Amino acid sequence: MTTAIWWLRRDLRLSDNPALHGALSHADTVVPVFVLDPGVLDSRYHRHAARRRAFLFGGLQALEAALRQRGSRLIVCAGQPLAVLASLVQETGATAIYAQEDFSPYARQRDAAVAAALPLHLTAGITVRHPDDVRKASGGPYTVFTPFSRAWRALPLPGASDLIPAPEHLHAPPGDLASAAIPAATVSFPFPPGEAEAQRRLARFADGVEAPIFDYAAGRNRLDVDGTSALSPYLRFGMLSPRQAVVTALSRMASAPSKAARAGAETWLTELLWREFYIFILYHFPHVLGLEFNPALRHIAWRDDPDGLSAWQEGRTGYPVVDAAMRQLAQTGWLHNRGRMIVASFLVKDLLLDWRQGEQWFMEQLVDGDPAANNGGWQWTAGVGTDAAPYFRIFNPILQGQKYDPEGKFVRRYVPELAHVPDKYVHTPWEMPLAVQHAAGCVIGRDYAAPIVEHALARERTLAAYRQAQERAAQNS
DNA sequence: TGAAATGTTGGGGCG
DNA sequence: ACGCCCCAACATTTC
Repeated sequence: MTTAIWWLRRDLRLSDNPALHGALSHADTVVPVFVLDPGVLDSRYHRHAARRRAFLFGGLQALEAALRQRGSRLIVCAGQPLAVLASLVQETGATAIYAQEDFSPYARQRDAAVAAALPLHLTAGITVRHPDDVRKASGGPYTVFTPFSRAWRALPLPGASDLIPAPEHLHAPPGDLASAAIPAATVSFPFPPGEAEAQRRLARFADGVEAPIFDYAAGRNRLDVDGTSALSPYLRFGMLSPRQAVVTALSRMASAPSKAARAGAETWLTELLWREFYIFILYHFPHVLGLEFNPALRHIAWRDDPDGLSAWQEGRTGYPVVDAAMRQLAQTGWLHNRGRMIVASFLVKDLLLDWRQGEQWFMEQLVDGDPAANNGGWQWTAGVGTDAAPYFRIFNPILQGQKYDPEGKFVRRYVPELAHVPDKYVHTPWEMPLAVQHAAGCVIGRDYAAPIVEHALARERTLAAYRQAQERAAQNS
């Protein structure tokens, strides 16, 4: 009889799970363990993230149920991972610990400490490839997305036969092994946690000839249409295998009924690769968590404006598409990617507030909040990161609304004050003549905020601030 | 995975 | 008929 510990972290699934598979290959009895680690749960990023914690705890409950169906159970322990695992190894006589390798700075430090004392085996799974396996000819890591994705796709691609099926039966861990209760998940949101739900969503998105994945190239940009996969929370906690997602994208590219449909599936693959890209960037450049990747833009004169920050957070900037997106985020813990770009651009380029304030707020609000992707996205928008949007690429919140929510359907859903505003004014309500404001029951300044900044002026202000930061950096070098 | 400013072109009104 | 101007539409450059 041999025993191995399967240490779950960001792989709350049974299907296509290399860590579970490793443990099963090593031993006949596998002890599934989740550690409630104060180093994670009470960290700056996760302390206030009530919705994400609830999603995690719900995911643990779903996994516990799935394990019980297969004759096993989940052992939950609170404490420092090294101490918890050391005593579990002693109690169970386990000869190995298997876990999915995680590339964030905290995780690497934690795992190094565990590996120094215990037989820890790290497996693939959080990404399809290892960060060290996609390198330039010179040996260095890619810092520009397009050549990165080209190199990624030139390597041998995974296929359906590479996916590891979920085990049908598992030996139960020792009966006397104590488990803490999974903390109650009391927050409600539109993302039912668990692997089964992730599989349903993947099927909804990608199965069939008329699947949304085939319209994804255009559909993903529309705020008023459910054109995205809405799988990010599931990928965040490994309730869905990234490899299964990539295999699905590749197979839909092959089976697409038209050229446009193929482009849709390929665009989704590209989004999955952005995820890998930013995880790799954080692995190679962990300092991006606090610092701009671009040294020339580390000293922008950000404004200090707590009222502006609150207006942004609460969705009262006076720009309908910004406010709708911020309210969607606050209500649901999720935001369309187009919406993320619009509100991020507004915070950084219209309010000239430090992108780190937005990064922090997103981490508190997002069910899918992940340090790598979130930091990468914010640095991209701020124009300070790897392969970033040039700093002068500034979104116009009016045009973005008109382009991606032409009838104002999305805006009206989350900003009910604008429900009866004519389409013509739905993205520029301050332009309504007073009589129209009254007819619409939306008087600017009374029922809905006047714009807190004028976009054209804000744009000039930001261009000047960035130019100045760059010039100063050039002088100092 | 921008938008604004500036430049170019060509149709049509008009003297 | 012809040149001139206006300006919309599109292209290119700039931020």
